[in-house]
Amino acid sequence: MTLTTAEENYLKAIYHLSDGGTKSVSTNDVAAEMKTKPASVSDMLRKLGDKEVIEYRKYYGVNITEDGKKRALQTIRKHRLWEVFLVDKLQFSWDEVHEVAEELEHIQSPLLIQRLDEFLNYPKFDPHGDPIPDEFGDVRARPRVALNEMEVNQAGQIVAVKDSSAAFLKYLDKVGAYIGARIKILDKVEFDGSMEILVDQKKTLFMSKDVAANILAIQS
Amino acid sequence: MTLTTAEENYLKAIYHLSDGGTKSVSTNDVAAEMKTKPASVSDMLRKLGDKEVIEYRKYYGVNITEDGKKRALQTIRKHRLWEVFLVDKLQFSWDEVHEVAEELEHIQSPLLIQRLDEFLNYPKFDPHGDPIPDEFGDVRARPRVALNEMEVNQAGQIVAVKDSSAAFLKYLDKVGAYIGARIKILDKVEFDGSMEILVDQKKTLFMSKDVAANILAIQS
DNA sequence: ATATATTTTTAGCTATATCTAAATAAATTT
DNA sequence: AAATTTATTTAGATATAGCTAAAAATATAT
Repeated sequence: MTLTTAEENYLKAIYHLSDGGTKSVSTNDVAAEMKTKPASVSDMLRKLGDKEVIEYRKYYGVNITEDGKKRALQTIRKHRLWEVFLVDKLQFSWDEVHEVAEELEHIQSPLLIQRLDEFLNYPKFDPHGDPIPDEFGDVRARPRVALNEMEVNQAGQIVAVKDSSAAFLKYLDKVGAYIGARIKILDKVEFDGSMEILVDQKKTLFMSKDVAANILAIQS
Repeated sequence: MTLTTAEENYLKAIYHLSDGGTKSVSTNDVAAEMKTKPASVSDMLRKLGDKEVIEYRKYYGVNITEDGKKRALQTIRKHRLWEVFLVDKLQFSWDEVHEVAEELEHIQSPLLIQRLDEFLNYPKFDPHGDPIPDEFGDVRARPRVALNEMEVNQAGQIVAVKDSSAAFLKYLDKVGAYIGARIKILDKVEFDGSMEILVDQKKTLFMSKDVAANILAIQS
């Protein structure tokens, strides 16, 4: 059973909202995510339920099925591969890729995606640092590294901190190094291990080795 | 006024059937080309008429307008650029590209097409030898060359013959070198100017310089 | 436990794009 | 010129995907 473009988009939204299928999602939440009305969502949930990509119990929200999860991951795979293409090959910047990838992800051609993957040299992460599922829907566990272990020119995304004291979090917030921030190592001072880091492609930040050692990132 | 995917496809069909807008096209012809029913075509022609991309007089077929011509050429431009991408970068063969390009051509992003054009190094012809209109809809006049003037490894498409005697055409037909055939020069014998030519990616053909000099092709 | 508020669904409508069957216009035969 | 054939359009369906307004179910507050 094939899904329409609209169905694929709903399924992807449900996958994200359910944290990869680990919790159920309400009609209202889907409506907010899809920027549409709850009435439209009810209709669509019935359709997705019929196609067995979600489990739908009226008034009790939805859970994504195993089949639905696989399909959502395939769409996510396509989206992220196209993002890599746009950034690496067509010189798009991070903030320009999403909309276009949102259209490209619905092109139906397994051969196209296989060849694109090959052409891009089997990337494991998209330009935002998000992992690209393989053709079976498997996602590579994100290898987390402390910032001080990253090399100059390495890019990545901040995903966690080791020291979660209020003082440290406050400091991070102040300098703009929040969880989820895209970073790139600009320079490393050999003498004391301090670093110069580009945050979100705009702000440059200096931090000591001690601070860097307490910030965990995934590499792109 | 933007066109839907279906409207774009109809407009492209009308452009082709009208030989680039030089003659009017009947409802039945459009139906045959689009593999749909005349009743559906009537409906669509009314819509395209409202959007002023065609001139529609009931029962008398349609003529494409200047605006319609420009839009059709933009779609054709996108289609052919994607075909070049698929063949040159993703190792698709000629016969695999059409369907996928048919989907890709509807992606809405002027920046994408501009960057793709640049990435492909501004190609002037698609893998079938058809010219790629520029961003203003201008099509480069096809430079026709006699086969004997082509270099080894040059690919192209047979578009005309100099000698159009029945005998010559009969010979061409017999060996499979019809108008429209995709060819590639495999070898050239310096001694007598005779050539070895690959036709439609499968058949190998030997021809004398005299024969080659009477066949005109466009180069890819 | 009843009333109120929130969430969700249903009913009925719109628009796109298709279809079949019937009606009508144009072209062709006789 | 009338009859027939062909081409085209209209009328009335269907399916998808959205909407608003009203109804119904669930959750929360008094």
